[in-house]
Amino acid sequence: MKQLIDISTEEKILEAAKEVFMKYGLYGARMQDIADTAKINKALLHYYFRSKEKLFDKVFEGALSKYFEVMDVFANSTLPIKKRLFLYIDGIIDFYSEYPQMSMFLIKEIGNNPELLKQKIQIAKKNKTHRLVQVLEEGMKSGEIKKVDATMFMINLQSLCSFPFIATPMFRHSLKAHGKDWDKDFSNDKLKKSIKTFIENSLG
Amino acid sequence: MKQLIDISTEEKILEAAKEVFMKYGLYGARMQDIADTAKINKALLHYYFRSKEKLFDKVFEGALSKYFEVMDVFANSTLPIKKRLFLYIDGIIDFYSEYPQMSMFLIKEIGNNPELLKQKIQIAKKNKTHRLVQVLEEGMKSGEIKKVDATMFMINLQSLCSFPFIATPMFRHSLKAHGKDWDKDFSNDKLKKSIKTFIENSLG
DNA sequence: GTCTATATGGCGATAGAC
DNA sequence: GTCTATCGCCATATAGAC
Repeated sequence: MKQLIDISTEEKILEAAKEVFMKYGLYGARMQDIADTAKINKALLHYYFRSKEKLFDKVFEGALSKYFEVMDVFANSTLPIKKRLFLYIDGIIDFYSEYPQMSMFLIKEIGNNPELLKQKIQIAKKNKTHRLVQVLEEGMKSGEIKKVDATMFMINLQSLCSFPFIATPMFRHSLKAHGKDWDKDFSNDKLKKSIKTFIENSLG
Repeated sequence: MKQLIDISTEEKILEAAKEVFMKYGLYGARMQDIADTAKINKALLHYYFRSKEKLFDKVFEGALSKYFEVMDVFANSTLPIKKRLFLYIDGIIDFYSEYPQMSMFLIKEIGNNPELLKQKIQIAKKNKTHRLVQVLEEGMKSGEIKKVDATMFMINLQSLCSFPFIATPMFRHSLKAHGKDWDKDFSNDKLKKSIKTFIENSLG
């Protein structure tokens, strides 16, 4: 089937938009910047995607859907809870490794416009996420894991997984100033391991 | 000594600016919003602080200096390491409570323009910070604490302290969607406690 | 010092030639 | 489909009255 619109240009725009929106957020991003990155004219952005918001929507929906995919592991009730948590750690660290700015992106957009996000989550149709807290509470009731504050555990876990990727430039700079080298001292495997140790220590 | 400029109004502005900048960031914040919050006219902002950026700088420098103040505890070698860590946790959580977007801002600034930040750090004149890793390594050598990967411990610690404040809107939204209430389930004290448990588990 | 009114500039969006 | 030129809005910033 012949496309009505040239895919190559459209995808160039989407790629550029992803890059710029990820870096600056919806309001911080500039259409001119996106156009420059895609090496096309600013007017073309409006030709392909009516408005800045519609362009943003396209980028955001794709990202959100991938994000939720990783979280689906919690819905798999045939696996023991700790196993699910470990799989989640592996998945989410790999995910952030590929999309380091994703949590920054999510945070910023939710902060700016919660209603907008709710809509988009409905679109992604995968809001079985964050079963995490629910799953933990069930596991504690049945005695499968140690009793802890489930919400606080979730917060700590998200912190440990997300922040290193958000803050990479800061850590890199800070370590360098003290004679250390981020690229040598940090690895995904080390991070996974340390978070799994945290889980073991917390949930027994 | 008589002030040339009315302190009360200036401080009202700074207080309002802090609130708005921390909520929306440099670019998201609106001068009108700051003026409304301070219950003064928009033009007065420019009378007291030439421009939006200069106003932002004032807020930021104040924050930065407080931030380094908290980190000074690591330099106090008369205290046991774990005691220093616990004091740091208390201080830094209280700090983030006042400046929730501080780490977000630091990350962005360092990412975009390391030189600018170095300048500001020089201004704050307290870059004895991040002794943390060094102190840990000394403590491990002397046997005061358990042997761990000091860099990774630092990363985990910073993650646990910083992320909850950066991501508050996301957590609030996410919990609400599952029948929970962030404002009830989260407290600074709970966070402090859970991080101290993490330290105990990690360093023995 | 504080206000109203206005200038200035940047950005999203559109019109229209090719 | 792609470009240049331009419109209209809104936010920062300034002028000037009081």
